[in-house]
Amino acid sequence: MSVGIRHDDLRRRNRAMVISAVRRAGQPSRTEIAATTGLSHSTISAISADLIQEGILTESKANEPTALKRGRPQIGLALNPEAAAVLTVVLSLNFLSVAVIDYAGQVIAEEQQRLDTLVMPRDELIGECMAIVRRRLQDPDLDVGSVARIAMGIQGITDSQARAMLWSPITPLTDIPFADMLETEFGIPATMENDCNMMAVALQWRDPDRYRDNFIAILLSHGIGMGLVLKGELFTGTHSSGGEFGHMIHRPGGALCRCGRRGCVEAYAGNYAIWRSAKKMSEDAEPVDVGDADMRALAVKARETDGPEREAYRRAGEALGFGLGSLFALIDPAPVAMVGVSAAAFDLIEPALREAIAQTAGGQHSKSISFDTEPNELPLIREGCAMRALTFVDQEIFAPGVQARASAGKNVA
Amino acid sequence: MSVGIRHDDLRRRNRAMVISAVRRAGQPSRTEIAATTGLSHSTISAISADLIQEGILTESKANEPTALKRGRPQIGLALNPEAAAVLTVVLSLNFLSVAVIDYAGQVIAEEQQRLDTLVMPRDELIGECMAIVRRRLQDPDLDVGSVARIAMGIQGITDSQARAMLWSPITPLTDIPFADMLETEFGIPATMENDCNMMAVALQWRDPDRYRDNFIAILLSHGIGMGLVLKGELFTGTHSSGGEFGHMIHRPGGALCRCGRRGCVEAYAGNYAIWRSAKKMSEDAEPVDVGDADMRALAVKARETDGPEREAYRRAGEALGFGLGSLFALIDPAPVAMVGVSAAAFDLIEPALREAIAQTAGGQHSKSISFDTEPNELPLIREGCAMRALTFVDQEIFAPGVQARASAGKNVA
DNA sequence: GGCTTTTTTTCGAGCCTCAAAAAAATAGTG
DNA sequence: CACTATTTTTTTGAGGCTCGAAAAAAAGCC
Repeated sequence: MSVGIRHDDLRRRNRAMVISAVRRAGQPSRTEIAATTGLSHSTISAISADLIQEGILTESKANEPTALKRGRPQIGLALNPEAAAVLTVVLSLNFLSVAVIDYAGQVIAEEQQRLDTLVMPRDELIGECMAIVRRRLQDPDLDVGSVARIAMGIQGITDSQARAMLWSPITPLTDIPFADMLETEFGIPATMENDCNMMAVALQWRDPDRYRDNFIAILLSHGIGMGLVLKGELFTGTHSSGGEFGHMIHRPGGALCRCGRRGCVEAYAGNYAIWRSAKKMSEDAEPVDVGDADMRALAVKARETDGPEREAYRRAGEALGFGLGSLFALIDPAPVAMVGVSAAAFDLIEPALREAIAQTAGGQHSKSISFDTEPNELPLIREGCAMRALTFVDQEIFAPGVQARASAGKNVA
Repeated sequence: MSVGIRHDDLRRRNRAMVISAVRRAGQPSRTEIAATTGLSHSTISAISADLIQEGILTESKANEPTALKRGRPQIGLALNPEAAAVLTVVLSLNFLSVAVIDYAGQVIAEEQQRLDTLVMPRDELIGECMAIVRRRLQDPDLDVGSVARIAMGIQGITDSQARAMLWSPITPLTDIPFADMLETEFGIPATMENDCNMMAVALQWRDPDRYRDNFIAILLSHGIGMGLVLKGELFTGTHSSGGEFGHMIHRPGGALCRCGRRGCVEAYAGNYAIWRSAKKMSEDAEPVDVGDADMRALAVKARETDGPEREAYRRAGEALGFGLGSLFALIDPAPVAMVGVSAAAFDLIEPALREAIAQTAGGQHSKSISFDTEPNELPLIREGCAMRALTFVDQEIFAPGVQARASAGKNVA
């Protein structure tokens, strides 16, 4: 079962601890690191000396004259941006974007591209993805050797090993092992991540106080997705990437869902469902893509007049509230972040949503549940991919992977 | 956030590892322990020498002539039964039971008692619990000082700190801080555990291969409860003990539930709900207690004729399947153990249950979901409490708690 | 310039784990 | 019964890691 702690693991773990402390805190001094990690000053001193010597950390000379205090001034430690780089690929509906990020987390290059994901044949879709990555990697300003990891994010279901896209709403294609493809093509370790999970990862980094142990990120867009963090860790199932929140059954035999079943939450709360309902179309009407601009216009109209548009949002709220209620019945209430176009219309959704939650077992706490909204999911997804890739690198640089440590130490004389 | 590993933690953790390996394996040799923990033989040798010297482990002289092999025969290591003892208290409907268990996990004394939990006033209920514990602790055969922990299990909701019973179906009383009461009364560390969680813990010990990382224990009794294990650890929420599976809303505005709301899963699948439905009573009828014998008779009748009894079980299956489907939509399918009287009637429940699951998002895998049944919940709950208490002791004996180590070492000359 | 304060580094001690060798305990073999 | 082969357990020495205390470094203060 769980394995004992070997003696050499100790240093490895404490190195990880120091790197992670620096990544979180920005420019902590050695003393601060000692305080947060609970390790002694001498240990921190020794480890950080190693890390600096290996080119992973740098002493930030930017000795900004902080509150002039007595005593020897603290020397901030920072991640060396040149220690490594990671590449993120985000594939979403009709849109492909790539970014190169340095070890300190700064975007150093990016490229975006429109493409018709819904109709592209398999080879072409894969080809475009590979091509855009290749262009970024061939950038003369970039030291290709420093790119240590690729994280690709996609809307849809990925396998639990983070290797392949199993199914996605943005394409009829299924089972594309993007991670393996990227690895064989570029020789760089890669993973295939679910978009909602990456949103959750990004939230954890953006606001660690609020999003710490248990929280939920819900994507309100064309489809409804969820990223679930339990006990501070992303919860991914044993089979696939994560919770099919959008496909919980709200009304058995109800409205037609994009997935082919009936009555799913998404069939009431997805963009197409709200649109369908607002336009008084049949619940059996085939789901269609609705642009973000159209959705925003719909929300405006719903706020203006109490017509079918407002009713559509109300029903969406009801469905979402139902799903959240079930979730809270199983797992305790936790902060919820609503992300995506419809999050901008959360004012229209919230009343019915809270009402629905209040009727469920978790409902006792329904008043105390707090919602954040973030209308733009793409930056979050990219941020999550970047952080995921960077933390992987953090763990490879100090890990037994000798080659990783060697390449990181390239700055050493 | 997470704290660094101090140097002395290493030994502590590896000691824990060894103790846990022995508890799991029964009578492993040092070589086996080395293999399962991944630590070197010398380390295991050193640690086990310590543990033996402190009276925590013993070399089992019962050198049962295993497969006669060449070479120096292995010496089995076992937990020293006298190293400590724990006490379990299980309070269920009209029934109170206490057991004293030695460090090796054997029951060395027990006592059971009927009492009218539903009508007892607060003082009396608490008094009876304290009295039965006191009687056991005053047993002249027992070295009171060796009792290192009390674990109390109860049907109902406990707080997430495992200190108090917040609400229980077995009594109208609420908010009884049993753990604190036991601690102040007897000076022994105590916890207040939820019955379904303890069932899950027990299953994990009974069949670790089957119930390892993710699984679900569902109590089908008067009420419906759930114990959820995720990533090998009991999942307990931030507020209360765990999932209110039984109170997920199956049919909004539907049958009257014991909790006062309508349409809960329990209002279709609890004993009283099945009874109500089988007897063609109104769905608004006040929930009543149904004895186990009556429930068994009901199941017999349902098997004999296709009447309202069979339909009642079918509807119970539907409600349970609905709840499980939602659960599987959020969290991947996992083995399910059905525990309690109605688990003995699972043959009547299963078809409708599977059908309901198949209609949900997690339903793809519905065929592969496996169910175990265990009609008797009490032994499981007691076993879970015992294991929980014992693992606490495991962690206190080696932990910095110097006094714990000292008292465990009482056998030393 | 000397003193105080705070941070960082250095150094020796104490543990812990590991690998290798030694010791122990038994089965097979003639 | 003596001897060898085999396997488990213990011992031993080496190497590393962390810690606490002391020293060194780097500022502000007077």
